Amino acid sequence: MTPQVNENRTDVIDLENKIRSANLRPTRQRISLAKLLFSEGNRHITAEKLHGEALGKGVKISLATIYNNLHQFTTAGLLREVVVDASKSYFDTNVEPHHHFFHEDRGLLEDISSHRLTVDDIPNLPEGTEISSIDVIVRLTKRK
Amino acid sequence: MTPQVNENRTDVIDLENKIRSANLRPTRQRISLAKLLFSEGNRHITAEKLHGEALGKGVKISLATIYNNLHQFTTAGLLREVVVDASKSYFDTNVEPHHHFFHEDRGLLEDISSHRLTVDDIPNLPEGTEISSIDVIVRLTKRK
DNA sequence: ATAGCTGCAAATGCTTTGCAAGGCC
DNA sequence: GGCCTTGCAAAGCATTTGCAGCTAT
Repeated sequence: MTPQVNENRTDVIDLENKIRSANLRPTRQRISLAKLLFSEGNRHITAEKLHGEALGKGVKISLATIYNNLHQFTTAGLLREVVVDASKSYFDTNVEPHHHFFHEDRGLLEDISSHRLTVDDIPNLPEGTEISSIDVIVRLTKRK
Repeated sequence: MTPQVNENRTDVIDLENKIRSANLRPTRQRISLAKLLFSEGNRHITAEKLHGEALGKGVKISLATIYNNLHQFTTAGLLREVVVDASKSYFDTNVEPHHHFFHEDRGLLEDISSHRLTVDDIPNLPEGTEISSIDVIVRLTKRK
């Protein structure tokens, strides 16, 4: 019979490989963050909240390290930064092209798969430029 | 012949009325800001830049007052805040529905008239919510 | 061994706030 | 006169940075 241990082991090894693929060393802190970020479907999270979650699970890690790693993951293409709020940064574990609902009252992001919302009739671009990305944010409030 | 003075005078009176319509007193500082913001077509500007322009024209005004007034104008519907950059706020003098090009390298915003770009196939909204606004940002970089 | 990482605390940059003095109605 | 505004400086927040000590390879 296969020991349980192996299944957990495999997950961690996947995460380590993911981290290695970004040319980063799989440190204790990075593995913990990767576990929080990539273990359970798409997430949209702020540095502060991630720090809280880590501490809550008994992972010792400083906020500075959270920031450093969120940016390193983003640069490596493992995360995408979403600008929706002037006062804080959100990081999205879904790096495929897609758009967002933003629940303004709760400060919460939700994916809109890109084939469910399309942008049409994009006008001619200004001379000498090309598109880096297109961000669509559908801002939501509670229905009155 | 109509003296030149009257034409300038009229402009200032329009601005004063605009300020009054927002239930704000037309102070020296507000009139100066309104002149900078609303005299020459649509603008997209940060608090810092507006402060610089004011000082450059010899208008004595503090940065705190700039921020206060940008927010008061925004609340009154004279301006719209555009979130494109995590680190600073842009204010847009065009309050009609429309979208934006954002020149990432220059930190510059440009309007896309809304009939030149449309968003289609918006999926069903989450239960109990309604759309507050839809922001489309086409991020541009220099063409290589 | 050594290049890369982490944690802390200090520094930064933008924005907000408290409060006394000044200005509009 | 009374309330709204302003300016200054201080405070606030999210984020970044410098650097000494630690860690993965």
